[in-house]
Amino acid sequence: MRAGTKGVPRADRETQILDAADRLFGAGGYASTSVDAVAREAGISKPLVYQYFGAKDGLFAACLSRATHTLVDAIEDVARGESVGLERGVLTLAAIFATLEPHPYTWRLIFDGSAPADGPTRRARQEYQDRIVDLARDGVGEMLTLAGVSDPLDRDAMTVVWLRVVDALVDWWLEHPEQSADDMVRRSVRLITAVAASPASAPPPPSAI
Amino acid sequence: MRAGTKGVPRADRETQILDAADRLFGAGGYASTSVDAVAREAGISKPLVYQYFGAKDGLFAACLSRATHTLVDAIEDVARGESVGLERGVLTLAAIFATLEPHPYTWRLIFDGSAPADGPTRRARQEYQDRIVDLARDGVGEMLTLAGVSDPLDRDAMTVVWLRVVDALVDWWLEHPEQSADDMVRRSVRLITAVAASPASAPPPPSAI
DNA sequence: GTGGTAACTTACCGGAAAGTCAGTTCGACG
DNA sequence: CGTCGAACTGACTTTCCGGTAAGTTACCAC
Repeated sequence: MRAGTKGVPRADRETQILDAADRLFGAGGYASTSVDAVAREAGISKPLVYQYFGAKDGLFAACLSRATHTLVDAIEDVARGESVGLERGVLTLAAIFATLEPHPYTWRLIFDGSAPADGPTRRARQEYQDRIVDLARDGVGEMLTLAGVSDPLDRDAMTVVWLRVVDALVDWWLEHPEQSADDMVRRSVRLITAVAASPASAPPPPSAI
Repeated sequence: MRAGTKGVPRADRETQILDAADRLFGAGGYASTSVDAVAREAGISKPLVYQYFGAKDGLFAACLSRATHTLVDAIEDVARGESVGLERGVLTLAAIFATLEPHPYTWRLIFDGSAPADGPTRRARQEYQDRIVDLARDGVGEMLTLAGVSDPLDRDAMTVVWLRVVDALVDWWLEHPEQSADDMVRRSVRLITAVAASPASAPPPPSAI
């Protein structure tokens, strides 16, 4: 490919690069995705990526911001509503699935364990991911309080469990792309109901442990 | 450090290396842990690791086998018992926490996403990890059947959710090392009970979605 | 003692991927 | 038509890491 401009304005190219990066980071994670691969996926060369985003973690941070922005809005919307407990949980799931429907893999980069912990990524995280975690903690705390559980450690533990449950559902979704967001919501409701209605929902006698 | 033997027999050294690798793989994952770091952690040099384990994925496979072996036994023990539904779930959690108590980070390498998908690791996975997944699917399927849910896709989705819940609890445990295995079991029971007892456990009206 | 073997290390190779340089091409505007 | 800046690239350097070669030390059997 010869050098020289192809007449694509910077803003457009940046969007293309972010789309490509979103796909690859979402599929393979930060660590095992090379900038060169992103460039190829976007149909351009590596130096252009560096010219526009500075460094690999700058690219990732930009991806992260764009991805998280709409999600946070949707989740905050539910939080402002009047639902509580498991109902709020289900509504939140519905909001997440609906937002994610065009490209579910986006969820993966929000909790990518191989992403850098400092630099621009840290800033993007503080701006958005922490807000998701805070919202989750609020919802979980509310639900536990209603159920008579008030220990802050319980609340923290339940928060990470809840986030991981969402993670698992999205992962399962990625392996079943034929499912619609609505399918996913209905399935989640069935599963939550099944757990809640499970006959042996009382704790087993301590002697059994 | 001069070359030459230090008089440590191979079996002992192998155990030391596996201990070090277990720690580092558990903390940072396969991809971001270098063989050199494992060697330093074990107090020896890199070539010795290669001499004993052949390659990086051989080392990881050895780690994985050792880690999973006792876990599978413990979980199978519960599966052979007569408990079902959530009670079986809690008993399984208790068995996992008890087995993991000496070094909880071991759990992480069982489901390390950055581990290689073929070679020796594949074999180790087939031998052990797949059995954990199968056991989980059995237990989950049984529980869902009792609750009147029979869709195989529901069962598969619930299986990955359940495994991720265990994952989340172990992760939380790693950040709260002062908690005993028994503490973790009691906490899990409290959380499961809270979900089951949550007032709004009926699905919300479709119109709300 | 002395030779053989098991336990070790320093110093290196080669590839992959982050990041950089020195440009080349093209459209826009005078 | 000239020229200036924005878009764009091939080729390079650097760093890190998996893996290896070749040699050193110490124990042990005879």
